[in-house]
Amino acid sequence: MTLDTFTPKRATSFDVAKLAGVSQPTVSRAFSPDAYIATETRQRVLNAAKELGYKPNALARSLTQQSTQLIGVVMGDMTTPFYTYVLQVLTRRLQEIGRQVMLFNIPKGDKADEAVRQLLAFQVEGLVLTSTTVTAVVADECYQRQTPIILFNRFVPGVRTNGIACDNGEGGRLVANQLLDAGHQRLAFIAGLAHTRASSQREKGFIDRLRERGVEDEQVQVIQAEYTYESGYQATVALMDSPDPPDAIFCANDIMAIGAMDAARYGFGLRVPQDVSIIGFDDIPAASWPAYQLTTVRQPVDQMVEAAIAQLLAGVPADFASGTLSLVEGELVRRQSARLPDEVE
Amino acid sequence: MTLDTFTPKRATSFDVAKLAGVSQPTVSRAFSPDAYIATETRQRVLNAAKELGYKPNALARSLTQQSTQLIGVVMGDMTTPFYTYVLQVLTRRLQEIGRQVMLFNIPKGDKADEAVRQLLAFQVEGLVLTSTTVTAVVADECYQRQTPIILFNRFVPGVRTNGIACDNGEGGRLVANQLLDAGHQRLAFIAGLAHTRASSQREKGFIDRLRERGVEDEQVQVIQAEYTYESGYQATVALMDSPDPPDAIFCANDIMAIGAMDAARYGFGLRVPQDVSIIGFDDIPAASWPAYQLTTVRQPVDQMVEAAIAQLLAGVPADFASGTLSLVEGELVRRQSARLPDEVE
DNA sequence: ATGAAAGCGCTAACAT
DNA sequence: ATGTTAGCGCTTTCAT
Repeated sequence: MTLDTFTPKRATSFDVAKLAGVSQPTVSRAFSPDAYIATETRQRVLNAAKELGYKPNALARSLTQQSTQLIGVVMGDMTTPFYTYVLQVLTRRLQEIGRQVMLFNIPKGDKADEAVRQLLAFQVEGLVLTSTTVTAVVADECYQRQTPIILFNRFVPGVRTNGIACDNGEGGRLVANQLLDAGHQRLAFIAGLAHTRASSQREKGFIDRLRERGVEDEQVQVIQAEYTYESGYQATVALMDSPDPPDAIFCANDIMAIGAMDAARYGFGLRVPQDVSIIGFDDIPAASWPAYQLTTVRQPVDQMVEAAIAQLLAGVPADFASGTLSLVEGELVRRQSARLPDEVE
Repeated sequence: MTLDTFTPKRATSFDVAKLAGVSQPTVSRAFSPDAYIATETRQRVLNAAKELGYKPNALARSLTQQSTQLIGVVMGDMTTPFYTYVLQVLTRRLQEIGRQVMLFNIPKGDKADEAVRQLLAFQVEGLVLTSTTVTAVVADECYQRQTPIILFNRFVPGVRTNGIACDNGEGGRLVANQLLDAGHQRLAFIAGLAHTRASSQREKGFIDRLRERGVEDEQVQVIQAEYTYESGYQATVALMDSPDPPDAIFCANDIMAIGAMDAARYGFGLRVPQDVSIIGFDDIPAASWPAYQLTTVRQPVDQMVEAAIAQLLAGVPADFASGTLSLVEGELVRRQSARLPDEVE
């Protein structure tokens, strides 16, 4: 315990060296686990360091080592339970492999361009973007610096980024099959934010399969919403007020599905699933609450995060023409919000 | 557009200087908004920079400027809707004032000590901890470096940190008054994680006020849970199975209150609020869903974040004996989950 | 307005 | 096993 009341300047490795009676690089060695240094010397240095409250400056180290261990994470709305969970799992995994996370949040509607530029200035060694995108220009800036950039569930073809996503089309087809097998006649899809690939692919898979199985266009309605509870609620009100209301609704995410259930039950006195079946996408915690018991397509977050990290570590290939996408299969979680055929072995 | 297919090394200010035909410091000046440099020279430099894909290295700059603009944010469970929202607001505000966020997530039960140490190594200029705490030792390390550390809703007296919190005791008293005014007889409190100050203060305020108003000890039950939906559900089951079930339950947060409502309704066929009143704390988005219409004490997140930022910017006073705490008042949001007296002007 | 030189705190290469 | 020297990429004096 030193008695100095005020440390005018943070101690550097030189200060420690002087106190321990060694050269400055020896201090550096004392803090490198596998460096040539006598155990006794190391101890002396560490004692001196402790006395001065010295900690190696990670910024200076990054400069000389030409490596920062920094990963940039950029998120759009992060209050959506699904993305919250993604952020937590991703952050934790990155920590486990010794990386530090620099976080940016992008206000609704904005592109992540400026955030990505700032992160590049901080020499991040990789980027993960979630519920937001970048322009091709910035993607190319990343490419030029050989910094991998991974779009999580927001792959944009033609732009030089990596992508990892749930197989949304297949999820949509899965739901179409189940709903039709159970005999539903009038189908509806509530879309998420316009122009998001995830939503439009869920829609496409769903609608295509309905058509393939002979459903007429007038039997199916598609309505635009924006991934929020309120928008799902409103969309359902519109649907139920239409001349020919649906007997099954597939929503592009769980929050909207929960909004849809509340609208059906509290707005129209309908029973779910007897009067209308509702299916979501994601499998957020609230989906399993007794009040909802939502049947949904689960996105395997852990697998998706693993895939993202693998891409981060793989680095950027020298010839990277148009981006690559890893797909992960979703899984139908059957609860009580939809009438579905009995499960077969 | 250059034609080089592969940049072996990232361009530095020297490369740009050479291309622009100026000295290296001039490049630096071109990127400093208020530096003495001819507009024409600056333009020439910026062009050269663009051609080479040059961006100033923020790490190197931080080293010379002795200032990083980095703020460390450490969170425990960040999937709790309330803390998710806090993270988003905090991140956004920090960005707005030109700070970068380094994020750490602490697995349940662990202390934030190691994370804080790593962040200090990165020369963060301030720390905000949420739903997690540090030991006095690490708090003192921060103090020694004059790095402000702010506990958000987790103030620990006696440790040298700043704190910002909702006035939890007052929130508890508020709820006690309302419930008693409406004539409830058998009260219960469902506590959050043990040893968290927020929960125990809500409890203390609630219980103290009940006693002050003459409620007998056998009229009130306290049960321990852990801030999650499931734990709130279980606690309510236990309460309702007890010999003398409550007619009003105050929960230490909204998620548990929602679990409590589901338990009461789906587990026991009770009506809320006719058979039992339920009140939460936080005011998360789900609290306003039609399925719940939860009456709750709202924590003013925006104000709390502002207060935290103010403390961050204020820095550490030279004599910092025992930490300081800023309190912000909560506000009762009346919805449908509790029978309360009519509001008076 | 611009250039030359020094230095931020560290690690790496080379000696010894 | 340890010390010496150089250098990471930048900003900041200090000259001119």
